[in-house]
Amino acid sequence: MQRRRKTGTERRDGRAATPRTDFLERVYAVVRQIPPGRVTTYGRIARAVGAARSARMVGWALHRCPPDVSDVAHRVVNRNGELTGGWAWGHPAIMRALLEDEGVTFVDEFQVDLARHLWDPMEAEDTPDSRGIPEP
DNA sequence: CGTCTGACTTAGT
DNA sequence: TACTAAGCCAGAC
Repeated sequence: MQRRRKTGTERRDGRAATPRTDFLERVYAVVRQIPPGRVTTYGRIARAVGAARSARMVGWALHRCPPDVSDVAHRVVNRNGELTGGWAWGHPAIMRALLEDEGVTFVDEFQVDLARHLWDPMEAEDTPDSRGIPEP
């Protein structure tokens, strides 16, 4: 599954614009705002925090998320609606049960109905409910 | 200290 | 439609 970049050191070096702690805080802030019964994707979160190409970092952030974020982390799925992070709960079925308990429907055993429940953090930023994302 | 992997996504072939 | 390449960046070895 590894892409195995041939040269290995070819990545661009122009980063360091976003401290990782700040990145994590932003990710967690977005995840906390996901309403019950809704789901969003890693890529959408990445875009919302200003790191559109760092979807993997979002996954990494959730892998080591604090307890409060863990409570709503099951509302984050991949762009296909699949419960890729389901094993973090021991088994994807547990994650699915959590989502179903909130009213989320599934199109497959481990695939949510994104068309019905997808929540876009970019739109929610404007709602009065947003509290974790200060203006830059 | 170098290399690979990963709760991902997009674009190209 | 399926598979490959590449981009991101922090850990584990």
